[in-house]
Amino acid sequence: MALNKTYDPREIESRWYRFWEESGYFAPADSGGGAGAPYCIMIPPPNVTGSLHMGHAFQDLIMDGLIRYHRMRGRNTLWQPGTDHAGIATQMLVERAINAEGKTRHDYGREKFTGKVWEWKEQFGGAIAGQLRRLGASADWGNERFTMDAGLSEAVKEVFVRLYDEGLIYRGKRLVNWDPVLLTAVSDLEVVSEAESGVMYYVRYPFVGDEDNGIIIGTTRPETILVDGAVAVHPDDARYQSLTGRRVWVPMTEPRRAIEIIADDYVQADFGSGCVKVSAAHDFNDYQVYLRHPDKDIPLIVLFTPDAKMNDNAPRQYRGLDRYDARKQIVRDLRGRGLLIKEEPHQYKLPRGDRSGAVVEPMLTDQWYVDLTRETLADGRPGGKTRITDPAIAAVRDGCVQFVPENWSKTYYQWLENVEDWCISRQIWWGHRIPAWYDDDGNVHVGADEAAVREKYGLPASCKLRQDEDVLDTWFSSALWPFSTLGWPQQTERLQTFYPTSVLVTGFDIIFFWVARMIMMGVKFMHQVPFHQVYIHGLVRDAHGRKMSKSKGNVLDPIDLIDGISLAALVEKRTSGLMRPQDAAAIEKQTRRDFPDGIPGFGADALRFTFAALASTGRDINFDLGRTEGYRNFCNKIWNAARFVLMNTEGEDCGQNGGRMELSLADRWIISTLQRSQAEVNRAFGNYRFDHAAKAIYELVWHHYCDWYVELCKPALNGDRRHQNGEQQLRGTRHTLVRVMETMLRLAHPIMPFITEEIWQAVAPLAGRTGPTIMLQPYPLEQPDEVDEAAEREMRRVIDIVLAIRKLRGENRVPPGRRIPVLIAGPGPANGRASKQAPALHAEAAVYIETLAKTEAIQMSGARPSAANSAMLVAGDMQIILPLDGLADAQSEIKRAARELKQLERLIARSTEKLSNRDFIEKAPAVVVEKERARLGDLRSKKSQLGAQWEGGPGNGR
RNA sequence: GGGCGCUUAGCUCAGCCGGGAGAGCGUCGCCCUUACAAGGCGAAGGUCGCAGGUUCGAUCCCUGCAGCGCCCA
Repeated sequence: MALNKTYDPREIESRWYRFWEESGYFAPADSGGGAGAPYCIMIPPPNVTGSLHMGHAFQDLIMDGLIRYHRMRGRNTLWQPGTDHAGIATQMLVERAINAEGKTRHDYGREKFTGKVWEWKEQFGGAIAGQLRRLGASADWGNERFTMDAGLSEAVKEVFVRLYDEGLIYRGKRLVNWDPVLLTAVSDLEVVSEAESGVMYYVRYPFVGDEDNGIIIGTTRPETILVDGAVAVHPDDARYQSLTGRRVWVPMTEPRRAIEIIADDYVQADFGSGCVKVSAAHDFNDYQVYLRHPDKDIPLIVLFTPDAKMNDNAPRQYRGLDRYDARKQIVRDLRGRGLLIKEEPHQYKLPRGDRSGAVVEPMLTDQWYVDLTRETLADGRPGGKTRITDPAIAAVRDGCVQFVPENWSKTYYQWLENVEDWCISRQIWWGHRIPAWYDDDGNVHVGADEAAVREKYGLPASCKLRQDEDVLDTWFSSALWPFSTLGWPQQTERLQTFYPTSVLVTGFDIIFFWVARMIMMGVKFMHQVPFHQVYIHGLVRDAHGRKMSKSKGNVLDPIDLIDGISLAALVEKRTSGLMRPQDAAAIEKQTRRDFPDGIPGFGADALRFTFAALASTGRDINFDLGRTEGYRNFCNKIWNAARFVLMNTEGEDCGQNGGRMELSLADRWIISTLQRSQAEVNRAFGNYRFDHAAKAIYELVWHHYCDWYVELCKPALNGDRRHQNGEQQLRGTRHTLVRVMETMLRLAHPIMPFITEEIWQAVAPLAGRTGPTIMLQPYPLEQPDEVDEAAEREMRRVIDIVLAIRKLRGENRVPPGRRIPVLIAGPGPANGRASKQAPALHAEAAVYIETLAKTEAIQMSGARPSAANSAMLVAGDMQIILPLDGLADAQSEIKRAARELKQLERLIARSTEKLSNRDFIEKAPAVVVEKERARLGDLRSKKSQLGAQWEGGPGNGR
């Protein structure tokens, strides 16, 4: 089977992926019988609405690399795929489509609307799975799961009911983040605060009984003055100490209300006027003040409707106004009454819903919570802190879960140690409906379904029940993902086999949302952590470190990097559907500058290799397309090396059927080098250092195998007389050539699965390996007995000498094609010092040098010859002398030699100084001192050899 | 305000346990040498952010500062 002349990733990739999937190679051995130890990764389920972005691609390629690696290591491997129903995001998306028809979701009603969402999911929800396949993801597609499917829904209900029955889920009226556009509560984590500029208003509240005087407060939200319950100052603030306990009138209220000036530590004396208003129903800090002063009778008045308009608690003239219109109106009115003392520009953090972008409003509403903060419940049972939070902290503290890199555990602790109760109810339709039913008296009954509830609470059929309208936070079901996907609450074999999973691969941005909650739920319900390690990777940014975003117009689509995209299509993609269409021109200009020819298709393997090479220490990665191009070239290099191997081994005796073999120096060297690389790559996979793995593979293939080994094989393979050492050696070389290639393919397979499979199919039989696919072959491990230090040493000499000769050739402008004579002298006594008698240059080595440095037959000499007009270099214990007669202008050689001499003198001076330092001799480890001495010796002998040459060489007589 | 991280060649980044500064891309020079021009060979290019400290010795450890970034309040 021959390879095409050119490497065409597109054709290869689709062919092999289909073969793998249809052959069932991605599925684990469920029964576990006879298979290796289980290895399992749960995919962080992408939103069902999502399409693949660079972050997914990066994350998924790391997972696929790990999965393929461990599968080849013989583990019983499961990569569990699936998607998340993404409540708010998905509902918004489908709702937008409905809005476009001029309707709202209320026109359909709950049943029909969720039906529409399911339809949408069936039609479009599979997109991301298709894209993952393009990347080569070897997930168990036959068992794909969805957070809303029947099994996972059962798990959700089970968990809810059990937590409720243990008193760890409760319903309560609390201040929550309310999204006035989506009309639902959202959790703290779904709120993002960014600095925006606003105005600080200073308002005078007149004293009761002394209305010409008053206290001045600073506020950024003057509209909430209307529901103020107190004014607060810092207890140590000398300016106000005498005022605490006095009462002031709340401006603009009708009828007038008076409130008390109280003292509370939370007030910052040096901020604003040092005096703040307290509107406890609409500010989280104020609410805490309210809770801290139960004796003060601070009123808790709600001011807004769910869509953030002024309600009936506001004076008549403000009712029905939007909160911002109301603010303008009130500021005008305050100014009119002379109560607005001052306005100044002010930077403050404005909290917005991460989905809607609307400014969220703290609102007092009834919601469901998971208790994470109580030591004990009112009835004496252990509370959520004891049962859920503390065990999750302990799991990491005790090392049952390890973060990689380790310091992310700090982030984890910091959050969990300050965690609030988890608001799990959402006022939307798409999601797991809360399994709670109310009777006509408002009593709540919790159970898996209505029938279960009736039975559990002994409710007769005559008792009417109405299910809670809310659905659960999407992350509630995600938190169960590591065991719900495996069949829990059923005790399935899959669950037994694969829980706890091996490692979680995810971004730092969802440590709180997801990682912590999975650990909580895993420990609570499975009594075991959900995964042993958490590999946290960085964010994928653009080449210059900017976050990729639609509005910046710097987004890259991983599929475009695989397939390529024209400039026109890329511009179209980046400029359509912008939030701010006025950005289009700038984005187009920037795109045309960055990608004047569009993006060529690099193939999935090159993309995968790029991500591996950039995945260093969990820090963010700046995605540079130049790297991908370089790794596409690397694919091409492997491709062509394989073609070379096949040309020289197909139909030949490569020893796969036995027969005596003799290995050349080069053969022994490359085999030994291969062992080093194998050790390095395996170590790197163990440490999650994919960059090290990629680098080791790159260097082995390109710099060791292609640059040196293949070149060294050529003469023998081409029938060069000097290399004709009989059939045994030829067989040995062919065998090594093909065997090392075959091993390199297996070594690289987890990172670049497609090209390695394509080539392996052709190469493996020649290496005596059989099997339907490379992906189920054993992963190469280091064989210590194949390390050959003697061969490594000898080849090191060859390489040093060749490099030295090439350097001389290059600097003296000797044409690459021209064979030149070379003298190699030494080893001889090095200037006054007894030098180790190095073994004479191996005959094989001499031939290698002649081949790779394009020289005539090397003349060896024990003594240093005095060749006039020649260039000389020292490599190890050898002097390389190139007669330059008729080759080049000696002038350049004089300059070069002078430069080198100067450099040597600098190094010698530094080394001498170090060695004459008594402290160094006495305190540094003996090995280091010895090494330094040897180094100085080398430098000195090099210098003396060069110096001698200088006298008798090119400088002589000029 | 609290916490975390980063600063090494023009660009993107490695650098292990403290002991002679590395890679890829880019640049320059020479080559279409029968696997590969998506290639080969060679070269130039760095005060390791700044200032102290520890040490015989610091890119590496410690302290402070500056700049950049992220998370939490």
